[in-house]
Amino acid sequence: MARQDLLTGLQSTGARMTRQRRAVLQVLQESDEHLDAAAVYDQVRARDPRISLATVYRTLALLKREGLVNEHRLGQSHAHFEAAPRSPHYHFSCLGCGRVIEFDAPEVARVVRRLAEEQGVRVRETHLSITGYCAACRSAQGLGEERCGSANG
Amino acid sequence: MARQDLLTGLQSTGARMTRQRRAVLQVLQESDEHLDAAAVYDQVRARDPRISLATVYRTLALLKREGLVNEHRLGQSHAHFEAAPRSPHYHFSCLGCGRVIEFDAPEVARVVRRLAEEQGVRVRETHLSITGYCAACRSAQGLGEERCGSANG
DNA sequence: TTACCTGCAAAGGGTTTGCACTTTG
DNA sequence: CAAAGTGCAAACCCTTTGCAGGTAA
Repeated sequence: MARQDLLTGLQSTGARMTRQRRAVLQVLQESDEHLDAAAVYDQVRARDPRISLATVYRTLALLKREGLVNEHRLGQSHAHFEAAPRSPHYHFSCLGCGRVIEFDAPEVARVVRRLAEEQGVRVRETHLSITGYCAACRSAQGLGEERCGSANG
Repeated sequence: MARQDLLTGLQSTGARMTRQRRAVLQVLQESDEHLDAAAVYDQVRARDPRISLATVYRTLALLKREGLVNEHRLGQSHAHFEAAPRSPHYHFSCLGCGRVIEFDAPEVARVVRRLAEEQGVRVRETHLSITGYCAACRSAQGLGEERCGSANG
């Protein structure tokens, strides 16, 4: 899925371009996955150990503030990040293996529009997060019946 | 919105009914809001101080495991809980005042069904969480332009 | 040069857990 | 009575912050 160019994006905000920030940007840009702060930290240090976890957090907060990355809570207690996609998309995450499937769903935009009209709210962000078991985990573990059809936003 | 009867629900799981658990169930049942663990703790203690925060967490975890309450991450760092509604619904939460608006949106069930078919996944939970500013906060603060139309699931 | 950025280590908030004691069934 | 549940306090994880030193522009 096409994502923003983070380097250009950050430069245009007037923030200084440091070695550490460049490294974080590269890792996020080149990754197709949803990385948590520790994963970003590890991947940056694999190339160049001269960065601290605090700087990773500070950089992620900066990028989020500037709208260049999105933060997700994929059912876990800690946050995951990804370079902001150009077009909206949503997430399914597998409770078995942790795999994340991204998908688009134009219906959601319609729901949001209706909400904005009926309630007079201004929408900033929309997260549709579905959890369950992916096809591989279902066949591997032969899962029995779960509470299906339950939905809660 | 109609919710499950927690007391009956928990009894049917075989869990023991203690004074503390009964109090937590009552608080959740009688509340229309989305309570966090601290709020449940406070409300229970207002009636009877003989409960610890640890027990509140343990009870909430139990109820969640049994599908009697749902846990939400409404954009904040900590979790909120509510007695599981009989019918699915979703949340808008205001970044200004914290107000939560519940709403239903049948389109979402369609999205979920399509995802299940196309990807072969089994769905356990669906969260649609929209953040922004409610009508009251918009008029009170006369907010300028934000990044609108951005959607990320 | 100087405002901004970093590393370190400590603090912070929310949540979980080990253990000895209490209570339910 | 045995198994399950509780309180306390310490531990835990993820994240943020104060401060002294470093660095981009």
